[in-house]
Amino acid sequence: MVRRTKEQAEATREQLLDAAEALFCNTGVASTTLDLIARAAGVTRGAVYWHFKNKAEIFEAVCDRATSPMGTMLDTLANDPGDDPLGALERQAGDILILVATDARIRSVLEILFRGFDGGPEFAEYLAREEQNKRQCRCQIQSILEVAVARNQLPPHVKPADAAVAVTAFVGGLMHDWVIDQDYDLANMARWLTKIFFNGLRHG
Amino acid sequence: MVRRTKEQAEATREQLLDAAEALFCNTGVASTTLDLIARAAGVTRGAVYWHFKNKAEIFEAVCDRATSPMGTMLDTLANDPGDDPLGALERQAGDILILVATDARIRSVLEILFRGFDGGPEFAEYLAREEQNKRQCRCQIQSILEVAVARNQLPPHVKPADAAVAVTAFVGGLMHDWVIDQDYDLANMARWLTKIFFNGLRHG
DNA sequence: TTAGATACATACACGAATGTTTGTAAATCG
DNA sequence: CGATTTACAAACATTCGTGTATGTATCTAA
Repeated sequence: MVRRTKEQAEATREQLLDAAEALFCNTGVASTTLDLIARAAGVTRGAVYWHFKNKAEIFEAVCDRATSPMGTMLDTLANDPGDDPLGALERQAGDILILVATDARIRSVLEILFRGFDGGPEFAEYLAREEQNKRQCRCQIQSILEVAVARNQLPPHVKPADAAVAVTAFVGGLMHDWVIDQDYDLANMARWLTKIFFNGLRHG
Repeated sequence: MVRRTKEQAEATREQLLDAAEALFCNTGVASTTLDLIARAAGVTRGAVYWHFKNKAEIFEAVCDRATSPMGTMLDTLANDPGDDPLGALERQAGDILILVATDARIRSVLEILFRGFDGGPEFAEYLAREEQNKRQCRCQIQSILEVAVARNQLPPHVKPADAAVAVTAFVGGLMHDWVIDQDYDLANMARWLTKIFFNGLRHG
């Protein structure tokens, strides 16, 4: 109840984020009041307003904590497709599925994002960035597929743009379905799932 | 202002649902107040509370109006897989994609559902039914795939349960991605997309 | 050592949306 | 043709969360 040292302050900040993450995931974002977050973290709303501007800022911090590590994965592949772009893409698709199925924090945050919510214009801005992000992923996948076509890894009549739509839908759909209702072992199925899908692409 | 005839009352009910559908889709469910719905329909909140118990009941009515026609499609196929179950499933997957891409009302409602929201426990009940619905879809698809394996339309090592996961993820992912950010012609791509995916299944 | 900044707790003010109650004119029924 | 119900409008009360203002005990730096 009194002034804490810097490390203690940072600890309460993390506790607030942990509490918010759990509450957002279980109770929903809109139904999670700042007072609930504060109580769950063992502090009061005063602490919340000290560390964050409002609920939207907490939300962004919670999401960034999990999504930022995922962001860079595709970038590196798009920059250097290597000599087996299609195989590398298949492998990375499986890697991401396994990562989602393994990392608890990513799973929680994805569940929050997938279940969705709507908290007025504050959050709309963040969600717009998320959509922009997803579009960029499709573009990167498309560019990788263009290299794959050029190397005859795909039949020439396959349009990379269309195939990119299919890839993102499949991987995104798997992530979504499993996060919302995980009653199967995604981590162990990941390699097989990506294999049959990419085989379909190869045989056009 | 005044007492309306029964048909007029039913008309205002439909207008309320139309207004709610549009507002839910554009502004979001949580941000849409009952007063907004009433004004958009040219009435007051009095009319809203006359026709519906609360916002959750409006939401269910809006959703049911669009999703109920979709529900029966899979049922009939699961009951009678025919002599080409895999082909029929592929065709129906394409049909659903085309339906989603063509019907404006379905698109709106799916956009509401996909963007998500959270309106407390009132809505949780409906969403739980939705999830249960989706699980049942997977089961039906799985049963169709079992018939397909029995008829040697799929390699014997393909596990129907796993393949059902893939099918629902792919179709659901396509619907989701296009509804959220439709900048490609899903109706025209539907047949090709389902073809390459099911070819992948066939070649295991 | 002390002056100020820090990290909160506490209390208050405010709007906004909901649910409810009451009013009312016209439609429907006997 | 009268009584009653219907289909709303309008006003009210209440809750609930947010934002902010203020208090305060400690930490920190000079």
